Amino acid sequence: MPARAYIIYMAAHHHHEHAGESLTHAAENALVAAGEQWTDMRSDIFAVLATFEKPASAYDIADLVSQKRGKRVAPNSVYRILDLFVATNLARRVESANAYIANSHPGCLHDCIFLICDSCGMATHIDDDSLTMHVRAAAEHAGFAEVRPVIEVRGICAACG
Amino acid sequence: MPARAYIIYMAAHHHHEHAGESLTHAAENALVAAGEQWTDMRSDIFAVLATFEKPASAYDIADLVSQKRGKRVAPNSVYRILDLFVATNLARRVESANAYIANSHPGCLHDCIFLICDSCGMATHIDDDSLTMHVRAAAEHAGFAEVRPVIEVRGICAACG
DNA sequence: TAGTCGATGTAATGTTGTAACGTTCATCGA
DNA sequence: TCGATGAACGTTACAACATTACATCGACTA
Repeated sequence: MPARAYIIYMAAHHHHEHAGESLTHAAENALVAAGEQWTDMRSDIFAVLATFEKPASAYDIADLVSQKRGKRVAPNSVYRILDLFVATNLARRVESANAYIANSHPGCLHDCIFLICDSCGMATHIDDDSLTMHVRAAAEHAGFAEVRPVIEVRGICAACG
Repeated sequence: MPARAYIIYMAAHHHHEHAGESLTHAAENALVAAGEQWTDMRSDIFAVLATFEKPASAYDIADLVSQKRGKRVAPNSVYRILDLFVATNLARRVESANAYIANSHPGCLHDCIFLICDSCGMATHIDDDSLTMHVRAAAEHAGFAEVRPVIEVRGICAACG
């Protein structure tokens, strides 16, 4: 296997890249499949999260959901549900931005690599299982268990550059 | 070049792994070499940072430096200097912990991979230039410039596992 | 000696995240 | 029917992390 094998920027299999309505349904299915309930609150929070182009902070989401419902929703509640989303792979936390982003293909597990633009804040993601497996392997080699890679790249995106 | 080439856990070259006194001197040299001043405040903050076993928050550092000086040092001042340290490679920010860690080999540039234990908070680091170069390459391929990888792994360390 | 520059101080405020506890509501067995 | 249970959500308060704006001080210098 040649070194070039590492220059694979997308996993070989196909994703359903959901958006809008379709994404919300995919999320609902995934959450129910995980044995959790799809409540109005969860639906609203996911919908708001999914409309963001950029990683959204829990407070951003709380504000919009509050508007949408005409009633204050505390950050607290948003965090609870975001944690659930992250645990069930409906959303990801972007550590270097203290923010969250909807997973556009829930049900499909990857260690994502996020690219975040320091200028416009936009985030895109790459799947390169080969690369992330090596990160996992390195961590396990060092004696770590229950490994959860956080791989993000800050920089200036093509549009801003 | 076989795929196994990626299973390299340490860079081939040798680091001077500084500690204590020696590390502080190395830091001073590096900072001066970068055209910055090595002031008392910077010295104190670096010294405190270097004594931490785990990534330290700016507030942790502010508290200890305040004690050491017998006079309150505001987080503000600490952040300023930490930013300088990060910019000059004397320290690193651990994004997933909102904390900082002294670079044990300043002057030597790497994209570090941090392993952080979710149980005890300890952080160790790995240098795998081959791996990080591929992360950089992937980001650049996606049109990103001024790329700054953030590669961290959360998990349970050998001691806690 | 006034100007300015880098470093630090001070105060206030903004942002992100958690803890503790209360309420509502559906379900379920006695 | 009644009370117990448990999940989801609400409310309040607070802790932790980070930034902004402006003031002060000392060194250097035009």
